[in-house]
Amino acid sequence: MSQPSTRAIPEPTLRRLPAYHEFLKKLRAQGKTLVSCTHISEALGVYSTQVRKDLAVTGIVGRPKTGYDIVELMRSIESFLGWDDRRSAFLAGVGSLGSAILGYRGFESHGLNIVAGFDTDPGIVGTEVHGKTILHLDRLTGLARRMHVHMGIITVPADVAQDVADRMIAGGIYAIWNFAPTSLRVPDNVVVQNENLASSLAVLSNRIANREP
Amino acid sequence: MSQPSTRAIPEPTLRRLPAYHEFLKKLRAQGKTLVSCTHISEALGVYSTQVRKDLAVTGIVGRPKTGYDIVELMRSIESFLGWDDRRSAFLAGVGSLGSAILGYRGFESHGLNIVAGFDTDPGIVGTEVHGKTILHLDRLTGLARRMHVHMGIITVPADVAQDVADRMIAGGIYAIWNFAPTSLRVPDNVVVQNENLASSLAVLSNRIANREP
DNA sequence: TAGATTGTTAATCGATTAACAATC
DNA sequence: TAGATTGTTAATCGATTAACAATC
Repeated sequence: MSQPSTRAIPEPTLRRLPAYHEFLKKLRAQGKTLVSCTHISEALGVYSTQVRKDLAVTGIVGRPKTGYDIVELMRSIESFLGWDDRRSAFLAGVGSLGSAILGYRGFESHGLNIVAGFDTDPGIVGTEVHGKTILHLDRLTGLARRMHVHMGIITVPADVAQDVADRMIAGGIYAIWNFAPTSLRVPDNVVVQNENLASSLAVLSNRIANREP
Repeated sequence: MSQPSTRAIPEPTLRRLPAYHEFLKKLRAQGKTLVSCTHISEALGVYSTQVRKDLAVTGIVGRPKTGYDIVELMRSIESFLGWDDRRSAFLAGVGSLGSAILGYRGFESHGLNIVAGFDTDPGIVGTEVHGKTILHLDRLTGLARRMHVHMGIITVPADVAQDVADRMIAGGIYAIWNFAPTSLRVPDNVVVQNENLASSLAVLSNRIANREP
């Protein structure tokens, strides 16, 4: 096709692609060079037809009877998920969770570059956490605009999350990764990804209650 | 009906209930006593019919024209999600993310009691982190069995996550909250909730690419 | 009563699963 | 060639959305 597809990629597919990539990394470390959907299917508990459809969105083409080239498939996933790019992000709220995220090296290989942390605590502002400079929250809006940062990570308590989101949006940030347990009001052109641990815990607890013993 | 319903609660419903609860907390703080589904619907961006169905699973009954009593509804959600109970859990991997989770006070009100942390680093073993004792990983299996702990939280690097999961299961743990970016092989009677930040980032990045400017 | 809201049933939509044709 | 595997189309399933009846 000559024009870019407008059909949205299903969210479950997007969530599975990194898991496939992780599995492929293991296979590659074992010296394997080829993989079939059946193989991935058995390892991750996803129907092989589903795996095939998921992989297809990345543009990879497999070979009947042999499967996919592992390195080629990994590159295809990386490029599709934008792991080759560098997206700059600001993080607000350098508490224990914020510090953990600042220090997580895994994001670097996923195209995410957290360039600075922001907080209001005078004991933290001006220091470095995991090599990242911590600045006062009052500087977030201006710096986001000046540095063309478009992604924000919110790790502040729930009661100040909306204020932080407003400051981010005022600075031109249009993608927010929200770890505060509260929903944010944002304009239509701003995308928010909520990371709610209470929700995940609710799912796990319910599965415990309904599990076969 | 006289026997307990066997129909599983939809996962999206379970994920939304804590968000409703959070919103109700705000309303209560404002001195409100009643709430309608329309009100919740507008605040959280969920269709009011959906809200009504979600709330119904908790057993709450509303009153036409008036809506739901906020305090009663909060209690209904809390009781349905098991937030009145006390589930003991062990956490393995006291790095930055593990420490953050050990220190997160929000879990206490959600029925989760992390009783101890485990690690192999001699510099951490024997200390306390956020008031929780850190023990050597070798003691996890035995203590889980002796203390009847059935939930485990994995915050170790991907390459040792499977080993930690095996130790947990050997100790009688049958619910695992996995923060390591790898999928775990577990027996059928063990439930696993994967918390994969790379997956969430993939969804957010894709939404950025497809967003209306 | 009239009207707002709940609760429920039906229709729609989208993802998963199954069936099968194409291909190396 | 035969058979394993991909790629695609059709069927199923489950959640969301819409329609509407019940009720205070």
